[in-house]
Amino acid sequence: MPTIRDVAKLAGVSVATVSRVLNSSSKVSEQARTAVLKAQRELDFHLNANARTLARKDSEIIGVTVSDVSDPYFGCMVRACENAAHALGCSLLVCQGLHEAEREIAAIENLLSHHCRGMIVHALTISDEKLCDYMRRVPSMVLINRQIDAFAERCVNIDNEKGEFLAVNQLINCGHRAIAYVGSSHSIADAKQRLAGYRKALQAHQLPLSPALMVADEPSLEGGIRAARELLSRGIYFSAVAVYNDTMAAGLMAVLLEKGIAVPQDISVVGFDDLMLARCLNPPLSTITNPVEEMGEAAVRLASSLYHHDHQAAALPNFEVRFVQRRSIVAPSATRWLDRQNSLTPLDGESKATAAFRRAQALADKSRP
Amino acid sequence: MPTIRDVAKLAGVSVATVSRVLNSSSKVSEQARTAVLKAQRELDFHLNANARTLARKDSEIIGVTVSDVSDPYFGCMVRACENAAHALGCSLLVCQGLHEAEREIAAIENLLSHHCRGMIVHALTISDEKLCDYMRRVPSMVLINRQIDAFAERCVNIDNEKGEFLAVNQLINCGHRAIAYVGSSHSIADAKQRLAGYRKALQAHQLPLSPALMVADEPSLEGGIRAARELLSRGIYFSAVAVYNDTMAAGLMAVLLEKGIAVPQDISVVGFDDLMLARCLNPPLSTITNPVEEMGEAAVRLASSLYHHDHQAAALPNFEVRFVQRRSIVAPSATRWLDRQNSLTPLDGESKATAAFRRAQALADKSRP
DNA sequence: CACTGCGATGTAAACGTTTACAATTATATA
DNA sequence: TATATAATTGTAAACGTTTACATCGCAGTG
Repeated sequence: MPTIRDVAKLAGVSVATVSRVLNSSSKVSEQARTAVLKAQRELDFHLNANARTLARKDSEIIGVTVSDVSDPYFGCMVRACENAAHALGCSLLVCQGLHEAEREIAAIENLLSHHCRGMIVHALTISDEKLCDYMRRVPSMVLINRQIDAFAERCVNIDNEKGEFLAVNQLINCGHRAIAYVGSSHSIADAKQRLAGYRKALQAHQLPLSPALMVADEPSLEGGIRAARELLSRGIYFSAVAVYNDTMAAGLMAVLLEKGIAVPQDISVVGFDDLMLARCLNPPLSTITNPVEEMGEAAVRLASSLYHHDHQAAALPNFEVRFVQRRSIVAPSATRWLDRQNSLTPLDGESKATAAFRRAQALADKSRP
Repeated sequence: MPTIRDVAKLAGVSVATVSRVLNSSSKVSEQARTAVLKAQRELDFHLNANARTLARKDSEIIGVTVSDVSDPYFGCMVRACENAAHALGCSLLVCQGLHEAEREIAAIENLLSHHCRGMIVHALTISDEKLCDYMRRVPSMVLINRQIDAFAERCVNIDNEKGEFLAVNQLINCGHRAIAYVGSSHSIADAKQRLAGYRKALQAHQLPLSPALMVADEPSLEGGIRAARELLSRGIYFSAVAVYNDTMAAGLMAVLLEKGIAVPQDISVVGFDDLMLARCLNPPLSTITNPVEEMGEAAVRLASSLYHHDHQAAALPNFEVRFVQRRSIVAPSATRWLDRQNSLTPLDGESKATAAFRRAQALADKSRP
């Protein structure tokens, strides 16, 4: 690998001049400039980013940790981060936590050792306390999808409670009374907040909160599938279900489809995040917009501002959540329920659990006003 | 930021000893070891990865360029790369090309300047020639989804032609004769190879190749939507469609759904890639497995081996493509076509294009053996 | 012509590690 | 006790940049 010295020698100038040309950091004679550029081309020379970092004390690297890049939610986030980093002349270092405590810590420590200009951290398993430690230590560290009051100005967040409230409220306004909730089994803020939103919406309409209608699992397609099976196996009537996120909702809908339960005619579904996936489902999924791209961008810009002690530019915007109406929600339909009474015995290949569910539906229908 | 010198001073040893402890590179007395570790904890010290890179001449960074991390296909790939990099003690630097020539070049140059241990490059717009230049220059650079014969042993690839052949062959074996193709408008190898697979399958069964049944667009959801509209607007009969990838297929299916054309009863659909998305669609999408995770992992391992001149370990495995049967394909059904004759006039809100399509369907049905 | 000021360039000291080599200390052996 | 050997530790020179400071040459001025 050629170094700046080789270029200097070939161009017949000093290393300082080469550095000046390559960084356009101060005026250089046209003559020297062309000589340097020529030598650079000839040697295929690229400044060594590591050496530069060492000398400049600025790594021009933004580090980001997410659970899993292949999760579409994080995919969008990372995309936005990379774009924002690029606009700042930075590169993006990506680490995955993969839902494991050990990996999450390793990811953060890794970013730490790279002395990143900014760190965007999404942590599922790390305690608030430990996270606070890191926040104190790294002034340009920004938390995403976490709320730690002591560092509120560095927490990029949406109002999850409001979002879920909007979703469930919409179901209620459509006429639903028995509304199940499929939550995330991770015990972090956004899971709790969305659950709180669900509760609050029920409460606001004096509807009872039934633990039998609530399940939780991993916030993945598989988690959604398991959760749906669990919920149906309980044989308790519900006409709608609010789901922690779109991915889980997709899993749930796949199970309903498989069991011959129609969405939205038999059960209305609402998700959260408004991923591309939501538009692809059949029927398209009503959901809550989660401005994840804006958040990723804002996080990167905030981190960079903090790094440069630019506390003016550093304020976070407000991130809007909004209900998006698609075709996965309709009013609960009495005629549908009645139709079903003809087929209360298990259909061919239908499991006991599903049969129980049908019976429950029919029962609930009879007891309706 | 504390340095290794601060730790050495606090622990009462030399910097070399600190380095030895922190790298477990050679034996150190238990006494010194604990003193160093204690000092490290006290100062919250982390070795500076940049300085280390400089001294060691190994960056422990794997660089990867993809078009767009939020594309589920690349999301899976990057996930696998990160995982493999982590297993090698490396970090992952991610750059996006975003389908722009300029950005793609910038991405590669960026990785170059970081002197990555390995580079995994997915390039859409860069010419073979230019890519060859880079390959010559960087011995541990690996191409993904590109085939350049001069560097075949560093091209991570599937047999796209075979994959698409399998897909179309399956449609034909189901009884389909009028099979449309929705391709990618990017002029790179895999697009061409998949198209070739489509052609080959038709040819193998002596079916005519009709340009009127072929469209191409961006390989995205939106591209799939546009392509579907274009195809339907032509008013030409087809009973099945093979699509460049699952994402486009999702867009196409959304359009069919919107127009009231049933999948698979009216039109069978087959995708490519076997993304999570394929399982979420309704009906679930038949597709071709694309072992993208294996490929990402293999690419990272190959790059790292090449970096260490370990040409033994460096051979690439064979990546299998396989047809995955799901419910988006059935035999073209005559009764269905006949049913439709009753509704040949445009339905309420139905566009002219769709009506033309229905008429074409009915016509094709009549002329059947 | 001497002097001032300025623009272009060069020199060399950082930046924070690793590691070859030298030096020191401890242990075993005669 | 002296010596050989092994184990541990320390010193200092890299690694490839940036940049403060010094130097040089030259145009403009008195």
